[in-house]
Amino acid sequence: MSISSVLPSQTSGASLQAKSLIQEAGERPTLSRQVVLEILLNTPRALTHTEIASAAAEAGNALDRVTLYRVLDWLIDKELAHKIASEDRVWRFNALSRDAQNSSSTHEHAHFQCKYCGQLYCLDELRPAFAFTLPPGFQCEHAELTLRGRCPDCQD
Amino acid sequence: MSISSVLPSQTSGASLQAKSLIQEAGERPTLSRQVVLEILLNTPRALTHTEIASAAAEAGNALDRVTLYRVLDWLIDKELAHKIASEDRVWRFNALSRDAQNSSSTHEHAHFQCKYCGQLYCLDELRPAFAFTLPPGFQCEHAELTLRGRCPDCQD
DNA sequence: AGGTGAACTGCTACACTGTTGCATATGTCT
DNA sequence: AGACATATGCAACAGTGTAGCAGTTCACCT
Repeated sequence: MSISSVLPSQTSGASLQAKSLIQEAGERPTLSRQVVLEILLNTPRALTHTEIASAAAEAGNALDRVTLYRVLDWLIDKELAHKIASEDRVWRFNALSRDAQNSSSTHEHAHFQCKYCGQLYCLDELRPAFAFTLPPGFQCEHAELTLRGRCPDCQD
Repeated sequence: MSISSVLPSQTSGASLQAKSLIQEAGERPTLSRQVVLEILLNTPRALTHTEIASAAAEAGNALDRVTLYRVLDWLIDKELAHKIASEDRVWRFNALSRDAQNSSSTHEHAHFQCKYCGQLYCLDELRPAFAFTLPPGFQCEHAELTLRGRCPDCQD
């Protein structure tokens, strides 16, 4: 999947969606925030900081590197997005669906990362459920499940 | 847990264990390799590169940063150790037990990371087991389960 | 409208983790 | 001991993310 395929168009409904999501949260819908959220809403997979910066630049709304970091942190703080760590030491960001926002288990979903292209997908339908016993003294508050393998784009 | 508490002593049995493990693998038991493997064998949790470097320096065997990276990669290649990614973008390293080395599922164990001190533990006894269905086109080759919460050292 | 204050943005500089290239040192084998 | 492969150390670099600060923009309130 190329970067341009996830580009938002300034006249699309997604732009309005991004703006209204921010306004509904009672926050300032600045251009930077709209652009970034729009990009995240328009792609099914999680994007790296670099990918988001490229997409914004190609859309004619180049953002400063630092500003993008701050916008992303802000989106996470407002629970409009979340970030996922992976083995390549790069954060990937994805918009949170409205459903997920209303759910009490907002961040409780599994992830899939392709071993071959590195793309990372949220598996919203897949809620980890398992039984285990921890060694004494350990208290579990949260479980993260990441599946690794081959994504649809990397079939032989 | 302080760094010094995981320091190996040059006269301990662990040093001999590290050396013999390397020799059994048919490889050169250089001082750097012995020191690093010894440190990993002597601690129950996974250590960062920085922690290992400090431990080696305190033991009187200061290593070059790059050499340490290469020794760690070498240990992983020889399946004497493994590394684990975590949200702080830092690799943590742990020795693989002899049992694990003989097992076909060497790396198939869960991890626990403390939200409060960042320490990371391997849960060798805890093998992830769950049933799930992936979206079409996704092929799972490997699953990683990381539990997050409070470790024994961080109780109120 | 215009003023005010909070916030957002962009620039520069920096810290940290990890890698590459190359010269030197070390270990192993004969 | 000598030769050769390999391991080590140094320097320089790349990528990701953060901190400080000045300048700009925005929302709100007369």
